[in-house]
Amino acid sequence: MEKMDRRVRRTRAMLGQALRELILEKPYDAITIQDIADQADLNRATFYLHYASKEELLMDSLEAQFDALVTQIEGEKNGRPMWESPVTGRIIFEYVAENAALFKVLLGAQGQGYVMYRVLNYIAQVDEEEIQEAFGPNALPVPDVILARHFAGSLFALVSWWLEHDMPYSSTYMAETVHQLCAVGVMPMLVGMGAAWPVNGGEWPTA
Amino acid sequence: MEKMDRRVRRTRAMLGQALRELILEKPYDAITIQDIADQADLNRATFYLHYASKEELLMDSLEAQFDALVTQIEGEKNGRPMWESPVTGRIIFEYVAENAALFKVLLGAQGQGYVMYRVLNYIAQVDEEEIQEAFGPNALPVPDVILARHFAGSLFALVSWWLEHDMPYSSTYMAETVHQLCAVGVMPMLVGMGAAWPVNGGEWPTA
Amino acid sequence: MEKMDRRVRRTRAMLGQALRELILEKPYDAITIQDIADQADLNRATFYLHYASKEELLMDSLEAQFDALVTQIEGEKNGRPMWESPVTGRIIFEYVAENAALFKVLLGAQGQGYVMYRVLNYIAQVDEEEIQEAFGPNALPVPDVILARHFAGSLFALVSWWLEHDMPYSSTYMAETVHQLCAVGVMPMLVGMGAAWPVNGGEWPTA
Amino acid sequence: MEKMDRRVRRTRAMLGQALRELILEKPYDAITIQDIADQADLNRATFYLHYASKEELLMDSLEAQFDALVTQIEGEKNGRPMWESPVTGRIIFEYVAENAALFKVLLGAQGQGYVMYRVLNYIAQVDEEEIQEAFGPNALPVPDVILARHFAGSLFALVSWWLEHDMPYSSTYMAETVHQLCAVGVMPMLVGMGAAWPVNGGEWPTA
DNA sequence: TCCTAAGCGAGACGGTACGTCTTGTCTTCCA
DNA sequence: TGGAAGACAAGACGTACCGTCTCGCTTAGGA
Repeated sequence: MEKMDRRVRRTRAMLGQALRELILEKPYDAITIQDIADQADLNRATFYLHYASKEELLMDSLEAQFDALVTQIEGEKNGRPMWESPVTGRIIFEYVAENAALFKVLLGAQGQGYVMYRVLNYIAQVDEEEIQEAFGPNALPVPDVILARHFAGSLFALVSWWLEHDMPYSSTYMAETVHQLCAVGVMPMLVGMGAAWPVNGGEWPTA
Repeated sequence: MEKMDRRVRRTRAMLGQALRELILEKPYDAITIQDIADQADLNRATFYLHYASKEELLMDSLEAQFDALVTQIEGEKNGRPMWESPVTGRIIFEYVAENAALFKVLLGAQGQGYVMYRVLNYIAQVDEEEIQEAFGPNALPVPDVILARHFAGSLFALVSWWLEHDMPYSSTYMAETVHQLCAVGVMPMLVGMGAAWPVNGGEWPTA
Repeated sequence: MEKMDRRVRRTRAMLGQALRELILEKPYDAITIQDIADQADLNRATFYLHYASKEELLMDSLEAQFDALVTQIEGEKNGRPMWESPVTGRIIFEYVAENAALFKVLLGAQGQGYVMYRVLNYIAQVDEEEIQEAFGPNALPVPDVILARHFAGSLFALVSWWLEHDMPYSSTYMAETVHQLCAVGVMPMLVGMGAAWPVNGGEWPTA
Repeated sequence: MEKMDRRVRRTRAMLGQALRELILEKPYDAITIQDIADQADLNRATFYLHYASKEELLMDSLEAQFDALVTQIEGEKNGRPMWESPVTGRIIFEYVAENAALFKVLLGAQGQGYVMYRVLNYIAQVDEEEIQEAFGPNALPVPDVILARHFAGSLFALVSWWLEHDMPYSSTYMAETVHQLCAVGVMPMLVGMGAAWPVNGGEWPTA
């Protein structure tokens, strides 16, 4: 945790704040560094003292929030893996709902590829770690990575659809549904089979 | 189908070809209209006679390929819905493999948001139509849109992961796996329940 | 003499004109490329299509005028060397007077070093050629370069003084005076001595 | 003569020293305040505590040297006016030679206009005073200012030429030559004529 | 077969954003 | 109290790309 000048922290916060405000106002690609500086009441050159690009600022600004979210989830789920209860999903959908306007832009029709990519990856990573903690590495008939990616893909797709359609269902309902589709029916099947997989007689191909 | 000058068709083909080649050479965002024109041995102004932007060209160029893919799938699956056999998935993974370098860029770490968005949407759309043809509209305990989106999300996530890791498994294996995770275990559960859904006593919430 | 697009010539002319106007309005160093572009009703980027710097534009713009001046002098002096008549000087002083405001800035207190340098060099060069045409190379007791430089220095100093003090004497008087100081009394002395020079017994030192 | 803190004097000396060193290393215009501060191992802000600009520092730094030079000349020439002996010129050329690298930059191709201007003016001023001390004000057939300016221009032009060509002749030779060209032949002519001047019958025009 | 409209090359230009560079001011803290 | 350290405003710089335009050449397809 690097020590920073109070002014520096304040300046960066203002830049992040400014970017978030602008994202809600106009297409992301149409936002210039000058716009951000103006919105933050700072000089354009000052932006470059802190960030090399819009992207860097956005990521820096999003990271803190994600960290907080993960911490919250860790606290609430009490050690139970996510496939046993929809609570993790619920917290995520609620968090998304709170920042709906922002994420709708970032993940939607004019979303940014690298944001989508990193969000998807991030979810998959967390899922994979949870799977391995529960069963040990590759103890299931599907490679952990693939299973995690399957979970993440489903969650990502449902979240983005939900946002794009202005959250037509409750967070709770969405969480229950994704839980049903990903966990109920699938996990028992996998766990029951052990590390066997019917398609090729229990061996994982490597190419 | 508009009639076009032979020259015009040829010019557009050269532009599409040029863009595809450049995508394999350098980051998509770093490709300029001038680059495309140079690569296609055309004048920059000529580009604007045909397209308003890189994106338009890219979409125009991708559409033909997607159309051909859909046609092929329709032909091979013989009317059987995709959740009864992994053949649809296999064709898709094979198609992706053939254009691996291109899609790796478009869907990967430095991918383009609008491409990802449209691909995901496209898959979900096709899936939804197929579900409705098989069961009628919203005859299952999960809204068709959501189920379709779940399928699409999983497929998308696995495809992009597969590309990003240079296709460590065979197309067949990937298809079997996504089939197992999305269909086997899930579809019987849904079909068996009729249009009922345990979480809220069989009624769909609307907000 | 390179052939140029009519538009290009027009654009350059407008830039030159703009710079001249601005020089009369504000300190040369305070003139920005943007100022010039604005004054010429052109885009700043357009400036860079033609010149790399203010300096380049200024020189390009001055050269034409100097060429015209030299041509005029050649015509009027009828082959007689400048030390036999003050006509050359008169034409120069008259020309300077016509562009007094401009040259006052360029050669005066806030003048530009490289302009002064080139003007001084230019005069010396012309003088040297004239000396050599009249007497042959180094036929006088002073090296041609030095004599030419002496003439040029005197002329330059008197012109800049004259401008700085808002031309207190007539062009004719100034020309007569510089002729008297440089030619009358000095040239006969040099020519009479042949290639001998008292200070070191007639030999030129080389270091 | 203002009293100054020892530290302040030291700081200024270091700044002057730094600028002199840098002038020998890179084009004058390319030297930034930051460069000077770095070279002097001082903070940039400190520069502004003492000078408002590079120019001010340069002038402050040069002035001391010029003062010393004038003092030396006064001492050596023993009251004899410069047109009676080349000693003044010799001292100047020797002084220039000692600081050749510096003056070559300041007075040469990429020299600074305001330096040239002030040097030229300074010489002319000294010359004019000397003329007036010897003959009384405007006792010669040429205005004192003009005669002084003629001397100064010649000296300046020869010095700058000499530097630019890496001092191909000795200081002594240069001094003798400039003396010959400016004084011998010219001064007797002027003094002999009294305050009369052939071009306009002895009256000085005023415009 | 001509001729005429279209496609295209060439390149000037306006416009906009970029990232960098200096400059000058300020504040905070240290010796 | 002079100076170090460094954040910041201000604004010019030179570059890059975009989209539009004009001016010609050429070339194919209808007269």
